[in-house]
Amino acid sequence: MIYLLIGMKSETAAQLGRPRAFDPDVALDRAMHVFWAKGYEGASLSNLTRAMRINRPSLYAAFGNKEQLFGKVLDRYISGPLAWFGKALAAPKARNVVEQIFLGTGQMAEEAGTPAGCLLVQGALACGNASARKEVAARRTAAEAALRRRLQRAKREGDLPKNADPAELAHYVMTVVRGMAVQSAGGASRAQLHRVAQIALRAWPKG
Amino acid sequence: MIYLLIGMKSETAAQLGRPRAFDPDVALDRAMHVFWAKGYEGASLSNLTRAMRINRPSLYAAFGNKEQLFGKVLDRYISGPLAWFGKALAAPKARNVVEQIFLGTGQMAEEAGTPAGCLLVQGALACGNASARKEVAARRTAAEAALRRRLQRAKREGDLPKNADPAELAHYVMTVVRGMAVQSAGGASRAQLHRVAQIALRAWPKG
DNA sequence: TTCGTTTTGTATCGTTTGGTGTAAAACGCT
DNA sequence: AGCGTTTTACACCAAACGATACAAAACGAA
Repeated sequence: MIYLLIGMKSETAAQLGRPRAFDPDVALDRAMHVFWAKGYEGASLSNLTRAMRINRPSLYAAFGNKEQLFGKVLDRYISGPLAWFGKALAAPKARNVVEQIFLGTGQMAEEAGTPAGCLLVQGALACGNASARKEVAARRTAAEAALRRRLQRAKREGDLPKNADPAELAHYVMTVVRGMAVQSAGGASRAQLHRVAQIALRAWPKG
Repeated sequence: MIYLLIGMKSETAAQLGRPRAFDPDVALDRAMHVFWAKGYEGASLSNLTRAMRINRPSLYAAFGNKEQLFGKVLDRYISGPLAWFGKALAAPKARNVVEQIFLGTGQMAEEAGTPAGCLLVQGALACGNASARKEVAARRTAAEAALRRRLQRAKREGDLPKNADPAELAHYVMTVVRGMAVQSAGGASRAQLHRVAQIALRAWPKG
């Protein structure tokens, strides 16, 4: 019961006790940058609290522990810096969907003030903490599943050739996207990623 | 002077003092698996020494420290599990080179007894230790440069269309390869990766 | 056997890790 | 003002981290 209330940003609920001196969403954004740049294990609690500008007990009271904080960060990452992905899925034609996904991936590389690469790739690809590893893997899987469903719909609508396999194409697109994330983390420029995307599109079935 | 002698497996050198009870190469292979599966920070010294079956002081005497051990592991990884890459570069035609690179990447996914994915991607993509991060990035860059040089040669030999850009193609191929490594770490099967490789090859310039 | 040298095993170093106990501070309510 | 409640700041915890000191053990040479 109490747990269900946590996180409800109810405007009407009367405030009880000393009010928070920080905005949880702002703190989450700051934590996101640390996890993004350093990975789950590379981000220490000292790193996190310093960046979030809160004390340890405040972090634990507001977000549970490091694992749970990471989970909330992943959610915020998907609904924030990765929100363009959902919009890309809404493009009219399958080819446009893929183009916008490649485009969005490339644009993330030039986003000022954010670490290069993708949190879902760098966060905990290889990690001693199995829970964190599974969390990012699950989110990567979910993204691919969403694209697959979109391409399956496209095929039903005659937007893809009959011999095209939506699942394989989705797997291919997400493979390129994740490769781009690795390249970006390694210092690849937006222009380089853009050229990669153009070449990758040549593999798209004609029709 | 003394430093130059370290690592020389001289058969003639007279042995001085108590002989090693372990094979450094075998120990490196065991350390490789730990770094490969858990990443640089996820691999603790206790994990490493347990897997290598040596004590801490033996590790430090033979390999310096954790960072230097990681560097030696990367070298051994490239000359071992990644040796197929160099052979692929020796294929007669540019298209064969790329085919073999994709094939090799896919085969690594089904290699029994080795972690899924690529050490150069999982080792320290995002990592609090900047040195480790740079080490893997440098090796990734070197691999891409080798492929680029091979494709440049191919173009000089008329093995690639005049409008093809070897650097862009190399960047594309390595992007797909690294994406495949991420997918593999996430549980993708050899068959799935093979289909991705087939689609990726459709982007290859005809000629 | 004794000496010089190197490795081995144990025990430990100081630091950092993720995580809390506690009391003062800051609010709404009466 | 005083009470109940929640957050804050400071201190601290046990455990794990990377890295060593030290003495016994195991060799070749003398």
